[in-house]
Amino acid sequence: MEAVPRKTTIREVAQAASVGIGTISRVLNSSSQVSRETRARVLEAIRRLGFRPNAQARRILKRRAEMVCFLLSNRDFLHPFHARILQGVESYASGLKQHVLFAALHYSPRTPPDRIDLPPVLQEHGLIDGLILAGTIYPNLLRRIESIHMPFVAFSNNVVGMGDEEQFDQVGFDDFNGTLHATRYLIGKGHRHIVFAADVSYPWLWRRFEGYRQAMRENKLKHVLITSRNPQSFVDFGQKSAGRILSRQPRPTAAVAGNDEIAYGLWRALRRQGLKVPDDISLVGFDDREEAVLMDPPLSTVHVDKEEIGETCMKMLLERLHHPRMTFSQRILPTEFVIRGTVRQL
Amino acid sequence: MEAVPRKTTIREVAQAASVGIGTISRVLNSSSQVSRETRARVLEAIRRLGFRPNAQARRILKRRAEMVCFLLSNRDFLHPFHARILQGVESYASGLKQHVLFAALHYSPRTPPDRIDLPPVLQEHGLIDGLILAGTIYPNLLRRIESIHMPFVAFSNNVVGMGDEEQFDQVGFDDFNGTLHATRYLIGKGHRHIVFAADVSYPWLWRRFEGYRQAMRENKLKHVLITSRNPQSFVDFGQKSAGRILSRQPRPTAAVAGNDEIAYGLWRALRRQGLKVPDDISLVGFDDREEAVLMDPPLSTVHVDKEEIGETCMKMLLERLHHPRMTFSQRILPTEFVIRGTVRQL
DNA sequence: TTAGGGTGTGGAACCAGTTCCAGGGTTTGT
DNA sequence: ACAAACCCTGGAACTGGTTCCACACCCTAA
Repeated sequence: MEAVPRKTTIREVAQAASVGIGTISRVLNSSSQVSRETRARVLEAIRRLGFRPNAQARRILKRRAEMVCFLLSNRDFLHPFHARILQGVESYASGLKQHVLFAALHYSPRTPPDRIDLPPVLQEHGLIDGLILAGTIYPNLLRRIESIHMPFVAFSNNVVGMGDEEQFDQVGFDDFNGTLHATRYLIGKGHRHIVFAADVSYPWLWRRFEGYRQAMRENKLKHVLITSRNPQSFVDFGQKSAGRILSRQPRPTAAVAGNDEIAYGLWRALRRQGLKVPDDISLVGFDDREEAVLMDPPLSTVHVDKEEIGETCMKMLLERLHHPRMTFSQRILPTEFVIRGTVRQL
Repeated sequence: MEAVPRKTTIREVAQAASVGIGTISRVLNSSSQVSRETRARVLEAIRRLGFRPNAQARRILKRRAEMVCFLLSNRDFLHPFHARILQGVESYASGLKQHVLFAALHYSPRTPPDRIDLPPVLQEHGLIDGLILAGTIYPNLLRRIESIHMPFVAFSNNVVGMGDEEQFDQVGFDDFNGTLHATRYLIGKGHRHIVFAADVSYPWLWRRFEGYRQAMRENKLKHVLITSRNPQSFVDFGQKSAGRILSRQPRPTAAVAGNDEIAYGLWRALRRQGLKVPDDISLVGFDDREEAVLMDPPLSTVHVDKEEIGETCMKMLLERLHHPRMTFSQRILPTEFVIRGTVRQL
């Protein structure tokens, strides 16, 4: 009854259709060099025998795995942010009949490159054609990947400690202009005392700080950076920043948070102290995570199209695979400030 | 496509080490039938030539892809819940040198099985050994998967419309006992008027409702089901339920939400109406999403170990691959009520 | 001395596809 | 009428590993 169907091969199909094996291959690869009747006969035989070509065998000859790996490094778990990038990679890839492998990696920035233990996917050869690097990326990981000659594209916003001379394909989004526009918006709404809250030792938060500072400078306003000591997390950072913001004289009328989590922490701590957003203080975030719309009022923040990042990474990787000697490129995707409910007109 | 540089093969390594190809293979597979000196010479040659065996070629012979696919169906995006399951699958798999492919699928429950368009991974043969099904699973998808004779394990909490006679490997968690314990906890805290808010047309929410009802019955308390009309989302469902809860006489002192999103919606709507959780009304959720701890006060909810689900799915799939004729099994993982700050002692 | 067992090694055959070349048939050009 | 060009087709050779069998060699026992 439940007999497992014997795996049919092209030789069996060839016999069933009374043609040669080469013809089967030609039909499968839809090369036009097959007459209409022969093609029909072959397709009929394929259907009758339930034949599905073995992907592995083809890949040996083609020297292409038609598969890439999405490698998430140094993340305790797959946050929605990276999950959406992965989704972008997958949806673009599957449209081109490319497959996406998911792997995670944990490493220290101080491990020498040749001592970094790569995940199993990268230890074998021919399993994947290329790599999309996401998560925090330090130079030693890059060196390690280069040492196995694996083409890759990096999601570059979380790249840390890289000199300008570094050359590799990268896709990122525009930290600087994101906060620049957000801050200009606040200024346009009449705000003058605006603080920026984030740990700027992270390069991406530093770039956001720079955007904020630029907007302040343009308007001859004083920039103020708020940090906090020993935060447990970004949310905690935000919570701890609240007190420091409120103790300033004159009291700031608005805060730009380095990301949505800091904004959330701030919002929560402010609310606990009986202050209302945006009535008492306006607030903007960065990243536009899922929770931003859920906050009450919903958070005005800088929107980043995560799917587009994934898609662009995949697109760039495929280009690299087609043209291995092409010069490296860097793409910065635009961000967009979305107005919701946390900024008030002064 | 540009020509890919030819990589070293075992034949070249064999020549370099002055041994036969069989010996190289034996060294690679660490079979003990190789003398110490020969092994050393081979390893040296491998190192010198930078040889990495071609995974594809081995797979043809082994008839194993050492790869499984995590298929997410009918989800607009990869939510943290499923992201963590995926992570569980990956971390367990990579320890066993198995690889995990990510793919997404959208289909209608009413499409006939043979008309469901499977993702590219499943159209080829030999690419993956098995499948882990997550997302909403209707019978027609199961039929479709069975038709291509692909071993699979389903994450069964979101299985819909399946008769009891259905036989397949599944892993799920305990909806019933989750709400049972949560409700008993509320009762233990002195609550008597407890409502349950959810759309129970979803089988999993129905099971949670049953757990709640059981606890109420045990204590001779009346169960009350709160639903709402045309919700846009679970959060919206929760928001719309708030009014219905408050209009009841006597006013309920506690609410069990079908999941954390409903709980969040409820919490927000209650707060807007000037009611405090847990002072005015106690609240418990289900799932223990990331946001639960972030709510203010943090949400008491039923914790589900998502990584464990993923791990168990992978484990079960590997068992199935090793023993294809084994009878189907079903594993229900325990849930745990976690006490945070949304329940008050009456 | 010979038989027997165990260990180590080489390489042909194999897996399931693709590629390519030779050859047959038909059409077109002169 | 004959050659050249073209289309279609069959199948050997190939890809890069694994498997397995034959065989050489060494050691021990009868």
